[in-house]
Amino acid sequence: MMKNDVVQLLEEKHIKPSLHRIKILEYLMVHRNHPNVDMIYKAIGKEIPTLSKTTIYNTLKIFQESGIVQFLTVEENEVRFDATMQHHAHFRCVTCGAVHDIELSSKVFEMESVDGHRITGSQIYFFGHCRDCSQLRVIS
Amino acid sequence: MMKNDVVQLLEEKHIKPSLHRIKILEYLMVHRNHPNVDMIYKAIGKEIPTLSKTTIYNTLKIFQESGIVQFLTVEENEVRFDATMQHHAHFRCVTCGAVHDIELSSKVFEMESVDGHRITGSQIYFFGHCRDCSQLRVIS
DNA sequence: ATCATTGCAAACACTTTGCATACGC
DNA sequence: GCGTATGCAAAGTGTTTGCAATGAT
Repeated sequence: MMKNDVVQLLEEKHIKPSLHRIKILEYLMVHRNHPNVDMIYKAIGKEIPTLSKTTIYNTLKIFQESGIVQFLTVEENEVRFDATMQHHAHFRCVTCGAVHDIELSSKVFEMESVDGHRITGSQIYFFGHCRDCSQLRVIS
Repeated sequence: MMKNDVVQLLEEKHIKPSLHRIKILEYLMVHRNHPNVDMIYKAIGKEIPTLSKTTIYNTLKIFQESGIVQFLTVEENEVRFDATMQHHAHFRCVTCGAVHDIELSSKVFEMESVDGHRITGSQIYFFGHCRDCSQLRVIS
């Protein structure tokens, strides 16, 4: 993921590519770790000392409204962010807290309505023990 | 749903059936509206004026640990509760905020592992405009 | 000069915690 | 009386808001 790709994506969506916006989107595109606001803040704050969380919140909201990122409510107490918009599920490890993308060919994603309700979006969340945490458990 | 059913369920799970616990579980069983804490508080508070939200939080946590209710993170800013433990999906109307149960025969619910991660639970969430809100939109 | 972006601090909302009180057996 | 259940108030935490300061053209 080159910086130019990020800039181009922002321009396509008619979002002025300011330094902050580029860095935030770049972080999401490169890491793909479904961060919360604090993770982004800690990571980018090193490069941009004056960065505020308010800007991160504002920026992510703009990104969501433009369809560049989606909000994940896979945690009870905080929102996480995902710059991958293609249909996929998410797995959250209840031990280490990591969130992984899950490629899943499910008809759920293709449903346009259910019980008379018009569907505009969907999320599939899995919970459990991730590969690494399961192995640790076996060893110990 | 009779009061006796609620008491019996609590006793099965070795939870002392206090008045508060009975009322809270009864509310969940009868209404099945996936309430948040405030909805429960406002509803039951009429009958039990001294009820505190702390008790509701405590009680729901006990219920969850005993497998009587599940927590839904279908909202960005609050937790909702569901006393139906059978596999099903949820639909949240982004217009009116209502959350509906969706009966869904999906293989997603039967998966025990994915990408090497051990699955212990899953949630399927749909978002969109519910039947009522869609109709209103058509009329206006 | 003007308009959008950013940042600080306060406000907000939901939830948790500590500890004192009340209740049930 | 003793142990649990409950409740109040305060603290904690993630997020939003108001408004001033900064930055870009």
